[in-house]
Amino acid sequence: MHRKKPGIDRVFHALGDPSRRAIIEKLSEGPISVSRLAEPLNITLAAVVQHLQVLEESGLVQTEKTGRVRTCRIEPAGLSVAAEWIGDRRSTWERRLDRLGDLLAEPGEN
Amino acid sequence: MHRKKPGIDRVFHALGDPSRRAIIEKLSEGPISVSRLAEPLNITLAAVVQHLQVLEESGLVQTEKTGRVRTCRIEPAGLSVAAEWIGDRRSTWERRLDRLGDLLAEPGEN
DNA sequence: CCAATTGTCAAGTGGGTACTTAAGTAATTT
DNA sequence: AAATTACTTAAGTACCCACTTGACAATTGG
Repeated sequence: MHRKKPGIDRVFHALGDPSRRAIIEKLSEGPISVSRLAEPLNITLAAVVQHLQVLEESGLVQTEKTGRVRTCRIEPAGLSVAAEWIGDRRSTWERRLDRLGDLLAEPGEN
Repeated sequence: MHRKKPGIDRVFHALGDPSRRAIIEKLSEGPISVSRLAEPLNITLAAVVQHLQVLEESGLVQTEKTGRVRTCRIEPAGLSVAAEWIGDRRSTWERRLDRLGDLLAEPGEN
C-alpha cells in the first residue's frame, strides 16, 4: 500500500538547519570546494565538513575528492524527495476539497 | 548579515520533526481535533499541543477553539513557502545547466 | 451538581546536535 | 625538503528541543 521512505526523515532533518540550507543555496549555483563553501558562512571549516556529512548521508549532496580538494555538488534527487512529500500532502488536501465541492454542488434540495 | 525571509527558517525547522510531519499528513486529510490528532501518535497530548504551537507559529497550521474542542486545519500557504524554496534552488541549478549546455553546443560543427 | 471530556500550562529531564579547538594527514608549491 | 594548502578527525561543551509528569482550567453530558 504505502511503504515508508527512509530517506525522507534525513532529508527534512538536513533541511531543518539554516547553515545547511545556506550550503545548498550555494551549491545550487554550481560545484565548489569545501573551503570556498565555508568562506561566506561564519563557522569553522570543521563545522562545514560536519554539515556536509549530514547532507551527503541524506542524499542532498554528493562529494568527490581529487587530490587534496573535495568538490561538492548538489544531488537533485534529494530535493525531489522533499518536493514529492509536499506535493503528496497538497494533492490529498486538494482531493478532499474537490469531494467537498462535489457535495455542495450535488443536486439535493436540502 | 544576510537578510532572508524569516518564515522559511521556522517552516523548515517545523518540517524537520517526524511527529510534526505526521501531524501535517493527518491534517491534509481534513480538519480534526487535538485529541484525535494525538491518537495515532504515541506521544502524550501535551506533546502534541507543543508541536501544534510550533506548527502554528511557522504558518503551516491554523487552529480555532470552539467550546472545549480545538479544531486544527492545514494552512496551504505554509507548505508553499517550503515548496518555493525548493523550486528556487532547482531553477538556479537548471539555469546553470542550461548555460553549460549552451557553451557546449555553441561554436561548432562536430 | 458531579463527572467525564478536552485541552492548557509549568517545570524538569535526557538526548541530540551545532559548534569549537586542537592535532593530524595528505597533496601541492616553492 | 620545508612550507603551505586543504581538508580530516577527535573530543569537549553548551545549548536546544522533544517529551513527560502533574496540576489546573473550561466545557459538556447525565
